[in-house]
Amino acid sequence: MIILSKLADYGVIVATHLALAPDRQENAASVAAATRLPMATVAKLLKALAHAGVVSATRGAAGGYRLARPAAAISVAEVVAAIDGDIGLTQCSVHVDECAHTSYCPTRPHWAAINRAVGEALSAVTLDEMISPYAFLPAAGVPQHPAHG
Amino acid sequence: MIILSKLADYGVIVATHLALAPDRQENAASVAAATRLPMATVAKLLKALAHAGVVSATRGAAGGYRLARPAAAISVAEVVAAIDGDIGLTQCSVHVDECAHTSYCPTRPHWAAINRAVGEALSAVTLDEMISPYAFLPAAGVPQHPAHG
DNA sequence: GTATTGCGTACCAAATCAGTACGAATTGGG
DNA sequence: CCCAATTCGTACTGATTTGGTACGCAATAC
Repeated sequence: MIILSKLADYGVIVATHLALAPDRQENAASVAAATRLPMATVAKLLKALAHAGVVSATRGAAGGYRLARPAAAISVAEVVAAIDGDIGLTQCSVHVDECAHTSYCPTRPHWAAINRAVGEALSAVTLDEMISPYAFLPAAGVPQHPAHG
Repeated sequence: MIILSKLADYGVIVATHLALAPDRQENAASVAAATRLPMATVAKLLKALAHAGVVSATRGAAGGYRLARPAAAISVAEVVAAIDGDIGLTQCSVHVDECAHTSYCPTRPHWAAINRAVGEALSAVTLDEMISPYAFLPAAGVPQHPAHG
């Protein structure tokens, strides 16, 4: 079970790359080259990030992208939400109305709590921390055996 | 962004239903009727759950399924993993080898930590708690406005 | 022995996702 | 004022995944 889509994963990589040099204007081609990702895909990602206000874009010749805010003020959850949409565990978490089972399903309220915990795990990490070597501990310890996540 | 697949969601519903009467043998058709889910899909889910050891199956006439363990000893994470496979945020979290970007990607170690936090959020809730009205609080407060999960 | 039920695999359709392409809008320089 | 560079926005396509179904095999009760 993969929680994040590839695009969301790429999006974090792109955003993290921009966080390395927050003041420099960088166009999509440059980011694509640096991250080894397809140019067209990076352009698409940056557009989505710009739409969400995570990065700011400058048009025209010599234009490019940069972070809209300091890296420490942008969470991973924000980047993911910019690309994949709202974070939610189940269909019902995002669109309550569309669930026809609500009346006889006793689990709904509990999903909301789990959902929140997951969201907080993602919100607890900022881009600033993603570029640092080993500096944060959201809820658990530092990973010691990466083989078994 | 929907974290859980529909099947995983259904799986939890099915498992929760069985948790309501742990001692009663119940066949797939009965579970499907009670949960309002397609019969064939429920059969598939129960099979997967049985394979993972979450429920135990009795074959033959008058056969059926029941929980393999007390509801309090089965976590939501287990049920989800039985259906969707290992829990992991990114491709790299599950299959480290397949990621060709590892060398120049500084974010990998951090994913493992976020990944673990998410896994713990799901592991912290048992089926026992899913059928109770409002008894647990994993990390945040009781949901008061379900519209915004 | 037969009917019932789960087991396992394979299969199909639909939805979603990843990636691409093209035209419109905007800015800087000649 | 015109042209080149670059982002913006939409639409499109191919591939992958997911949701759901069907069918034959194995096991158990009567």
